[in-house]
Amino acid sequence: MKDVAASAGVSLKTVSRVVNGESNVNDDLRAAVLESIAALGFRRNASARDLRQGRSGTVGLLLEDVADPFYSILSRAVEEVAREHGTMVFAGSSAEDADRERELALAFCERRVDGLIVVPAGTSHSYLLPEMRAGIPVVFVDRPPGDIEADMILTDNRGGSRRGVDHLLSHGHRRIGFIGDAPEIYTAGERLRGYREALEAAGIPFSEDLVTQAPPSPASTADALDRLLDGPSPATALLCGNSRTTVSVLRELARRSTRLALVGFDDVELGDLLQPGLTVVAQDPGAMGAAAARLLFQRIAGDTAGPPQTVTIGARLIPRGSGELPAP
Amino acid sequence: MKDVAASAGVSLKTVSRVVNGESNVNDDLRAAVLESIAALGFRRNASARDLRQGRSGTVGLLLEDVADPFYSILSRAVEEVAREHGTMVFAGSSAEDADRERELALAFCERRVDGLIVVPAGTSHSYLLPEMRAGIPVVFVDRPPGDIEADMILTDNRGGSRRGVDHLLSHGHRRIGFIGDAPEIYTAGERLRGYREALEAAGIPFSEDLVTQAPPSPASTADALDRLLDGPSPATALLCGNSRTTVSVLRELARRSTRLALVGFDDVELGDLLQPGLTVVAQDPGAMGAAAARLLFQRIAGDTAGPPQTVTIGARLIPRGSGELPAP
DNA sequence: CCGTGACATGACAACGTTGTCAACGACGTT
DNA sequence: AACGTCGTTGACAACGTTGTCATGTCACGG
Repeated sequence: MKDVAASAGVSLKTVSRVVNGESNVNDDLRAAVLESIAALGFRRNASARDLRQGRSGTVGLLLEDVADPFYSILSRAVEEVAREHGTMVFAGSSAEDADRERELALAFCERRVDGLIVVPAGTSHSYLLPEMRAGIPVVFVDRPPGDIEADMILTDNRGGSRRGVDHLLSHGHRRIGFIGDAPEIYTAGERLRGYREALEAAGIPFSEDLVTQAPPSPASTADALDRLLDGPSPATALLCGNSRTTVSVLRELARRSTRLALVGFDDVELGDLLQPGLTVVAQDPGAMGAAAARLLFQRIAGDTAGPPQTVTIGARLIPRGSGELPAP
Repeated sequence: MKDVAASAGVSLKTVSRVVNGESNVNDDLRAAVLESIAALGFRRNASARDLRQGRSGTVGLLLEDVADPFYSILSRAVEEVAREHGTMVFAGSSAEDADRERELALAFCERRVDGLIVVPAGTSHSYLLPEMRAGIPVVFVDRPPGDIEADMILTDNRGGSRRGVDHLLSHGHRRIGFIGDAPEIYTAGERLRGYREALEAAGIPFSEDLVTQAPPSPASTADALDRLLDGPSPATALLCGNSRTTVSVLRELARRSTRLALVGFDDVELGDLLQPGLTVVAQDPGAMGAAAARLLFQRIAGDTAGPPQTVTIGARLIPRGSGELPAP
């Protein structure tokens, strides 16, 4: 920039004004400056600008895994909203590891992001309190933070689960299984609760025998299916608590050539092409990302008056066949 | 940091030394500084550090779409390699729009990324020349850049395509169709070339009637299928040039309840669960991302001596059923 | 006792930008 | 003619960090 100023024969400040598109600059000077900029290939140094202004035009996005379709759609939605605000996005994967989450979040803060969107992996987030007090807004998505109060965007997991079970009930099923993720995961707990509520509302007693809660893996899913299907009164229908489990179940059912009414939580690509089509309770990751980003930018813009907000986004049932298999 | 220095009763420079883990600091002072840091919730300002040091510990990753599974897996691989180098990743989606690509790339440069990984959307990349000369290494992935020479990581599209066609040939097919993306897209051209080579090697004349090149959409795919199947001597097998087309074809075939030997380019989640399983030529986006990142960091580390490198990554055939349907 | 080297510490400038303020000239008003 | 106003321009400091260099202290060997 110094070089541009010298080459155009003006002061640093005038170059700065031109670069920032301020209006009160003589047209001839502006032209000269623009010419020098082009000739020298000048590009403003954002670090210096950030340092001077105390904000970076940057937000941090902390996900479980950038490569997971759910999060990558969420991520794209955040990117689009950020773009509207002239902001770039740092994305990082916590890999469901609390230490790594913390490390990444603090690295983002060190980079002076203007705000943070976090899908919590760990169970404690008080480490973010100093940053939040220092004025970095944080919005949590998909799960509530561990031990602090903050804005969050959640799916209506319980309602979605209820809708899935109701669907199965309406096709005559009475013995409906549930295979969900480990109970310490918030969404897993909520979905189990919804399952339970739907059964109770229908006057069907809840039975531990029909429920499995474990981190999804092909082996644990196979075990769970054994328990559900091999007893004296086997389940006739199943609600899967997440898409990884759903996929494992589909593989396992194909292997056994067993048929079972099935509703999955979370949509899965190509679900419509399976035989039968896969009925799911679909979250809306795009809407979640957009909502999170919008709330974040609202906070960044200075709307920090109110108490933490919670936005709940609906989960809708998409019937495609597998949930409509009638009870025997 | 000034506050920390004051609180610990030492100079700025000593705090800086402690923060950077330099060894020549008295243990008592170090302890005092660390205590003050914890008490004040101090976090180093990366903008100032970047400004001073002239590098940012940051790389830019420019994709077509962060939400596309292919790119999101690539993205995650880049993230992992970057992590090993203590580097954060800016990711942005060009949405297959040259202007947006350019805008994002220059924004990354303004942020003084240490390097850039680009999946080209536009056809001209000379706008990056000044930046590259200024010392920002750039690695292109998936497609070659428009009008400059640079490092790149490519899939062996031609070989993959040939392998797919050979597979169909080996099951007795002689009339094999090809539906690919618009011809101006590099990968589409290469895949068509591979298709053609495989046919020629088998002594089968190439026929325009069996080939469609158009941006993938359900409608254009349906048209293409009409052309392939409704003539006097219909195709008995099909190679799809990309996964969007493959999915459209599957939907369309399901609708028509037509059977057709099918090989898709690019793997698709749940391909194994379809009836029959989907045979594909699979790229390895993880390997591509990792290779790109590794090459980039090699360049960043100063290895800029040699000429631009091109790394080609194989595409392997995964037979699952749909490609093994015999010719009638 | 002095010179030498090793080590710890701090003063200061510099990185590139922008906010603040003052200087300047042109113009209109009294 | 004197004064005030407005718009343009530039000098300068400041943002928070780190590299350079100088200073201070101590131990050791001659």
